[in-house]
Amino acid sequence: MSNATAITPTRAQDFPEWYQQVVRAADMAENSEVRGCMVIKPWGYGLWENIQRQLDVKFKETGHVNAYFPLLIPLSYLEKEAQHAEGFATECAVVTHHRLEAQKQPDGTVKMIPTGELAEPFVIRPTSETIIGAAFARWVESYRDLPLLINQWCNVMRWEMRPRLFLRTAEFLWQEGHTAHETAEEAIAETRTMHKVYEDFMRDHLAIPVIPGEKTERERFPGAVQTFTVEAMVQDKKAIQAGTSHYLGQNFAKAANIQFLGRDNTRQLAHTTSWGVSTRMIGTVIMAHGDDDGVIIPPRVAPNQIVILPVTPKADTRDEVIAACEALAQTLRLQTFAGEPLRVHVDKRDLQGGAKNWEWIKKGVPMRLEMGPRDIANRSVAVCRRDQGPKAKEFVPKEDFLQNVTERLQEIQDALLARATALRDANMKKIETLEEFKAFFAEDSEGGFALMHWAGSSDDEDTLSKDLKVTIRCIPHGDQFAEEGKCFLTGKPSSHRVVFARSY
RNA sequence: CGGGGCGUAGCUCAGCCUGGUAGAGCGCUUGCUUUGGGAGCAAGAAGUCGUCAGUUCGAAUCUGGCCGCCCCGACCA
Repeated sequence: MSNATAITPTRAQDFPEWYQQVVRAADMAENSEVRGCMVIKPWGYGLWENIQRQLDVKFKETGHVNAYFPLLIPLSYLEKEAQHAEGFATECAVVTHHRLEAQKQPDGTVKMIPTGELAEPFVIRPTSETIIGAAFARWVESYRDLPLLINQWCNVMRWEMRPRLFLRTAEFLWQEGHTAHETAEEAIAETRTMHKVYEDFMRDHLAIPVIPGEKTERERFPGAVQTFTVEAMVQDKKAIQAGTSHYLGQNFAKAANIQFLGRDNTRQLAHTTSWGVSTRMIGTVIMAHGDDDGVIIPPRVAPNQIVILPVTPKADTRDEVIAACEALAQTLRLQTFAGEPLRVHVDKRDLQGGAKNWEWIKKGVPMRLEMGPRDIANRSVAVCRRDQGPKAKEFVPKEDFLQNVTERLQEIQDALLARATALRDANMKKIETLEEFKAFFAEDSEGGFALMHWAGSSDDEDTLSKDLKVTIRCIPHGDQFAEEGKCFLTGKPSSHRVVFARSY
């Protein structure tokens, strides 16, 4: 049998359903018995581990250190910053008891009854500004204690109404950086540095071009003075916020009382920042690069960059072929790609070759190698690239392949970035009038990123969001967006375009 | 929390209207055949039909309560 595509439906037929099917076909994650909480399976978690490790290097390079803070946050901590409290109020899981009583039922079963009510409930962290702020308040006494540059890798919980694997789950994995500084300038510089780290990481590691920019007041993190975002476009032309970096001013320092004695011998409030990316990035990679045959993982972050498929048509040559594949894998693992040893897997399972081949296509491994008796005789390997069609196969002399394998991987990495950039640029359009704007986001139109002159209010933004389901994704950085014009809604003068889009 | 839909084998679902206590495809196991490709044939394992109660000689099927899930909104990384 031969399906036209490995995934049904195709992206064009039903993008949301395609996404669900792809996650399943690639065996990356599944819904668990706990509502909104996913099980991240080894192939998905392997991708997260690579993202985590590579980002962690960048955090260390920019001077940060890792630490760990409690999962449970006293309810009163959340009450200290009014905007923050309101922002997260509707999505908090609350712990109210600290023990259970096992009650034997007449039918022999046991019921567990919560007892031991807590004097003060705990909230399972939706984010850790408040509890880390409390720690910072203890740690900071003098300007000499600053800056504090801390990062935490952890899970957080936000009781979402409508969960979706990776994109929006009740529990998710992330990192949250929290820093405290002596001056506003320094804190703003930190916010921008980390914003840039995210932008570079998305482009260079995940092969996703993002629009970096600032959020409007309406879209800002609850309690922040400024929120910076990196916005990616995925293949249904919607925007996805892939990472954020917040300048918190002195709001959280005030709430948590992070004070220090300054150079002028006066007590001052610190200026803080926070910044984070989550497992949502995995969903972004899937939606940005995947095709109708499954996921395509950029080589730099792929759990396995190369999978070797032994071709064993005859039982008597099987051992020889497998030995040759293992030897090839060992040789490859001595090489490095982007500073890390090549991650090579030999799939020795006793399954039909075609079935295995398709499995790895759906998982999105960047490069598949086939080696059988004929290849051993010819001293060649068959090379299949995931950025090309499932049938595309190139027979290459083994020695040549060993010489240029990393260049080939880089070509795949570059091809994915080029493809994603082309998609974004083709669907990003300067628009001048409200009529065109409405047409751009009409039900039956493609949509995309609309670059608009904007000088409207938060209320105007609200109205547009309700009527057309579009939001201002960001006020983008960069000269190409700066130009004189008039707001398409209010007609007021504007010196800059903003990005409107539908979003995840 | 509003508006729709659905809970039957690991997965996708049929059966329900017109009660007589279970079916298909895929997957899984075994055997034979096949083998540069998601293969074929055969045999087999696997479900107290979400749950509790009611009606009935008899309930997957009818009635009611409860629980859970999915989709569309509002909320969000």
